Amino acid sequence: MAEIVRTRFAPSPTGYLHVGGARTALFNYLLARRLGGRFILRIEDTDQTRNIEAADAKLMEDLRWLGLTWDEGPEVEGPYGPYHQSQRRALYDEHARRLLDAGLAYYAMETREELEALRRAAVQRGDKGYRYARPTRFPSESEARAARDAGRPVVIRFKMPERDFVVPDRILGEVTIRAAELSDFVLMKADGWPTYHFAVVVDDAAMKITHVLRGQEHLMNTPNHIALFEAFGAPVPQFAHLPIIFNMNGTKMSKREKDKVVRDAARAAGLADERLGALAGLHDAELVRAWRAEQTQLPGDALARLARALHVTVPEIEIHDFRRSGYLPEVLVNFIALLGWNPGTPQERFTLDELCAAFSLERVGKTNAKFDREKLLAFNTAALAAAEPARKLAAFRDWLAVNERGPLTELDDATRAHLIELCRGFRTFADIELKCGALFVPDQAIEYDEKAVKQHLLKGAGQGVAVLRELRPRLAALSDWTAAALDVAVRAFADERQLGLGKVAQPLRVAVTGTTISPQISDTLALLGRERTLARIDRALTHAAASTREAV
RNA sequence: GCCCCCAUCGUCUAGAGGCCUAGGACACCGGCUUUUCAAGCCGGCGACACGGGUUCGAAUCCCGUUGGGGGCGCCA
Repeated sequence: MAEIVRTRFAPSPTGYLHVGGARTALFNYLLARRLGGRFILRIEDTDQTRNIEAADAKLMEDLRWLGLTWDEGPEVEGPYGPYHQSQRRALYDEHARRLLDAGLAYYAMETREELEALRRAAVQRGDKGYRYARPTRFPSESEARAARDAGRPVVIRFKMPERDFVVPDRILGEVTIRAAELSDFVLMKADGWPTYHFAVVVDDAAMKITHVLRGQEHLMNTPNHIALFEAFGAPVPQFAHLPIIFNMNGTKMSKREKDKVVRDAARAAGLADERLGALAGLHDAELVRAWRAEQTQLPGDALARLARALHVTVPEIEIHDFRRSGYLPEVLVNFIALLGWNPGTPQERFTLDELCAAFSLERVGKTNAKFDREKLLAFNTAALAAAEPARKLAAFRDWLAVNERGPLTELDDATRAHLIELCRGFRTFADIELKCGALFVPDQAIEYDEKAVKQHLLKGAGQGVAVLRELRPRLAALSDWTAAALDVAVRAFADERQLGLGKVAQPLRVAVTGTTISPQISDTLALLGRERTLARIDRALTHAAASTREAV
């Protein structure tokens, strides 16, 4: 009678889903799927000061985008709901009462200042590592009530058994934590909410969680949790502490980093707060000032606007960032799975289903990993190259939907699919906009990259300009404006003039897009249409003439 | 400071005493292809942190050093 495996992902709603969180969620999901168990989502919203509006919805959207669907949780009824801890308070109260009555917990009413003084005194005494010392006498119910009425902060602490604890970890092996490292931790905060340690264990026990996979930063908490499971007479789940994911430079992948990059750029640009606020679309001058002083973070959309204005790329930290940058969810899943886990075979490309079939805790490593965006990009490129057209179209549509309006926003599906084909070899969906965006913008809106103009139009006594002048009437007279016909025409012209194709295609490209980046020239012109092509050539010739005059 | 975890190419990793002249992937470098940007193809560079043991034999086991990471909250 094998016990049914139940794993859970228990994020606190402080924003979008983070890469590290996604990895934890993924491994829990994979383990449940592999073992025929259930994957539970629980929202840990017990900190009244940290919860962010609608963050749980964002978290869920990101999980769903990745394909990590839960069997029980918010929006998916299960037998142990509700799945927001804020809605389970009666359960915590009840458990606290039980521990109090059993003499396993007690009231404590030190203020923060008193606690701090105790700590300082211990340090001065030369104690190694201060721990809260259990009082010799515990306050009674009435004393606790009186203290609370008098405005003192009253908490409930757990009487931590005074013994060594061995954490049997499925990844790390047996880790022993000495009694001296442990202390009577807080169960219920003065505001009446449970602490993380308490709520986690109450819920894991209530929800019959069998395997707890979480980040290694939780390892030292585990004795507390084991002691609580034991106090409740509940079975202790299996633990597996996952290595941590870092940035390439070894720093933590923190949301703050996004602000840092943009802030540095803002400083380098030397812009005033007022101007920064305008660029970010913010009216709150105080917010901008605080942000510049590294005292706060900017809302995501404001940060994105500012980054765009300053021409910097905000590093992707949260799953949503990667979505906006044009990555495929299945690629993210594949890549993240390989951060800490490997199949033991040379296979590197996995679908979610394949991961479900191959996953095992035995093959999870112990060493921290750095998140290499270059490798992720390579994975995305390969996946895109191999994906079915329908898949690419759907993903492209999703990318357009999560980004601000751009030149490609309004296109119909047929055109979108066409662009995807023309851009074969692209790395992210953002590349399609980079490469084709100029073709869907008013003629007046295209800006010339002066380096490109010089290189391909003006250089060699205006060789490029000459090509354009000669080519223009031919294009105007072309009977058939299709990619095939244009290809023939352009090649014929190049042949005739004994020019390499590049000498013809590049001037055209610059004339028509302002840059050297676009699809193959015949496709580019076909997409643009005869009229706009000719109009843009004229506009470019005018621009080139002006540039030449300036240079003189 | 105290406690805990970890240690193979720049990065992710394979490796559970002889199969290792240490394998793969990404990056990098060189070349090919080329109508730009990408993509693609071929080749190359590149690691067992250090010091002691154990053993006929050590990347693999033990100890120490060093380095990296995490924890020491009424945050989660």
